[in-house]
Amino acid sequence: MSEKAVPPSRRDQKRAAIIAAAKELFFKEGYAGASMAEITARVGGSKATLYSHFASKDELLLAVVQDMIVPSEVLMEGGPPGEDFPAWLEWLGRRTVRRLTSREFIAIQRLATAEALRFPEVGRIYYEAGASPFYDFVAQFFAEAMDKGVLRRADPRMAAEQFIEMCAGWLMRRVLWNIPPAPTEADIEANVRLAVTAFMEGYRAR
Amino acid sequence: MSEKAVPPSRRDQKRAAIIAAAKELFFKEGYAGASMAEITARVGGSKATLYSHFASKDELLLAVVQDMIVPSEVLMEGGPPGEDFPAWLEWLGRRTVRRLTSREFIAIQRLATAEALRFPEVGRIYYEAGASPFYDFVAQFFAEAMDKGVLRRADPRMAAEQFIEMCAGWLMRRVLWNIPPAPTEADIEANVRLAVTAFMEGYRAR
DNA sequence: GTCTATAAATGGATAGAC
DNA sequence: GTCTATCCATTTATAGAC
Repeated sequence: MSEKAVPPSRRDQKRAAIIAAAKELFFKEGYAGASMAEITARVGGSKATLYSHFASKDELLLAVVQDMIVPSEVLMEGGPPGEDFPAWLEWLGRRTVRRLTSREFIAIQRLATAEALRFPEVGRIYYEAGASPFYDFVAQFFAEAMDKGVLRRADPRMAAEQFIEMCAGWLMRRVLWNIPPAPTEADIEANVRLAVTAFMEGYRAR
Repeated sequence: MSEKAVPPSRRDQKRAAIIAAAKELFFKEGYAGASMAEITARVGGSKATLYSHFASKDELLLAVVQDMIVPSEVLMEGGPPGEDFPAWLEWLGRRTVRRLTSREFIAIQRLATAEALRFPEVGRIYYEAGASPFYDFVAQFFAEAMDKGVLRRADPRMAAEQFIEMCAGWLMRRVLWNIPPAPTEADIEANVRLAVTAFMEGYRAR
């Protein structure tokens, strides 16, 4: 019964609570704007306790970023590409754009972008463990479609990048720069449809 | 002789020098990391003088951002689309990717992204005066190509966004996140070529 | 391990002499 | 308009009691 797995010690719970509070405050105020005092106030307890879990504010940031990495399998669950490849592309596009323009992902992009120079670890860890593997994951399905003759042969990873950038790029940049209005479902739908059309024409098997 | 134009008063020169020093330091340290004291030290003079030009650090940031906006005509000069539209697309793609991954543009993206929540003016001004007009400018040429039957009819602005995102999106993100190695000329060339191929296939007139 | 209190430093902004 | 000197708030991080 006493497995090694899942022993959520009180210390682990505290650590998780700190990360959650820090995440929320980093989202709202940015890294520089969030103070350790405020994080402590939100999570309860004292600053000394907080520092017993994380040696510095930078280490806390790193923990927050790692905590935000979502496995590609989770991001893609429920949608294996079926027979109708363009329909699957639309599903993938909608899902990815929603993710890339979500509060969560916008926030992590802000952190990674703003702190990348001062603290390269932040950008690197999210790139290597989060973003890049996701593109590889998507690229696998593109490669299969090429094998089946649904798409013409090409570099599947580059094709994945092109497709996702077409779907999300500009919408995402507007959210990042905080340009109202926020993209609506209709905006997302229109963007994805255009991207699917252009992509399928551009990559149709000859 | 005493025209109203071009009287670079001593005050204007000082102002320009302050902006230049602030720009350099914002590039290197980010907004939060750059102190007014350090900016003063670089430009010479005293903090009081600096504050006589800019009422606050935020106003200085705004001036820096405005100073970095480059008119679309300048960005595009020397390259009107000739008869060979795909060749022009390649020229446009190379030029735009170089610009979007340049130290200058990466820095302004960092500033706009990092400070957008706290200080929405920063993102908005660059969007409205810099980025969005550039896309409109490019879209004009796409519209002409559609009129001539070189491209199929579609929303030219959306097509411009798609093309540029395909060319630059992922490369730019890597630079933003400070992921080495920096993109080489060969990387840019490869990315642009693939984008042109995919775009021309996707938008060729039927 | 956790709390209170505080150290130590830094940063934005200003007062007042010239 | 410009300089020197400094104020005052804030922040990260720690010392020491319990």
